[in-house]
Amino acid sequence: MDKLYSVTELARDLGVTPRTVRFYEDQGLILPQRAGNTRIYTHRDRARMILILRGKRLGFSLKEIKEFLDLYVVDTTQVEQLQLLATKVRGRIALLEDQLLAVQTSLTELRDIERMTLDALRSKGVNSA
Amino acid sequence: MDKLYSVTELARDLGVTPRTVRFYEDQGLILPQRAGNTRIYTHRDRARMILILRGKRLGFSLKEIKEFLDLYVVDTTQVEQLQLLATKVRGRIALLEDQLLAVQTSLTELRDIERMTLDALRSKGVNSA
DNA sequence: CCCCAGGTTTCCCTGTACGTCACCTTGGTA
DNA sequence: TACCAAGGTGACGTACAGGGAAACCTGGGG
Repeated sequence: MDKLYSVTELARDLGVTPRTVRFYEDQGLILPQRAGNTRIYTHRDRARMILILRGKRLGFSLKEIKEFLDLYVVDTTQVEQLQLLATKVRGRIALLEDQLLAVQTSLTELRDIERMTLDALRSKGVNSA
Repeated sequence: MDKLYSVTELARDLGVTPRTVRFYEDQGLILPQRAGNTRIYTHRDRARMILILRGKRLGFSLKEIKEFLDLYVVDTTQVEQLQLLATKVRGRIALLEDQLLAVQTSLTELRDIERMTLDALRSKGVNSA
């Protein structure tokens, strides 16, 4: 336990590139210790990275993730943080629900187009595979 | 019939900005006549614009749309064009089906998080609106 | 002594679809 | 004739999430 990681190790461990990890630092999302110039990551940093990646996977922007993680540090009771999280999550849910509808609409329209296209091809004597 | 449009008219008619229409020209998607320097759009150009916007709405990139419209001009039998369309449409359908799943997964995960968040807040004596 | 692996910084590049700005022309109107 | 609105061009900015490459440093091994 208390394993320490280099950028490369941490990155490989999490399935991202070192460039990405450094980029997140640039954006203020993580602040590893240094040994001289070399970045040193603890298991806490690793956990933080995992949170970041989870946020990304769920569609949050790096800015939103930062905003959220920043609160985590400041807000010891975590009430404010949880409230922000709840709000953001609800927003995201609403957005995804819209997106779901949009995708379904597009799918319908595309399937219509596909059918018409194949009909047109058949009427020209071309049979589709 | 045979109404002619200025950029501004056409743009307003289609719910985009003149900038957008000119941009599409830059990208080789439309090539209106000119009276001197002034762009003049016919109802054919308008129809073409509508096709472009429809493509966009369905998630195709301008490059794909161009590729497709270019074939329309060259390919008089339209067989090749229809085949390209069918392929592209199928690709888009596949992509959207994946996306649908991804969105549904995210939604599930987000609803879990929302529930957990609200529980946590309640356990801290905070009641949500 | 030299070289390599792996670390560092800094800066520019990518794609997408326009928005914005500055500046120039032109046609019509008062 | 003075002027404005609407047209034009060209260049640069925007957002997002990094990728890529140059140029440097550093420690360890042979």
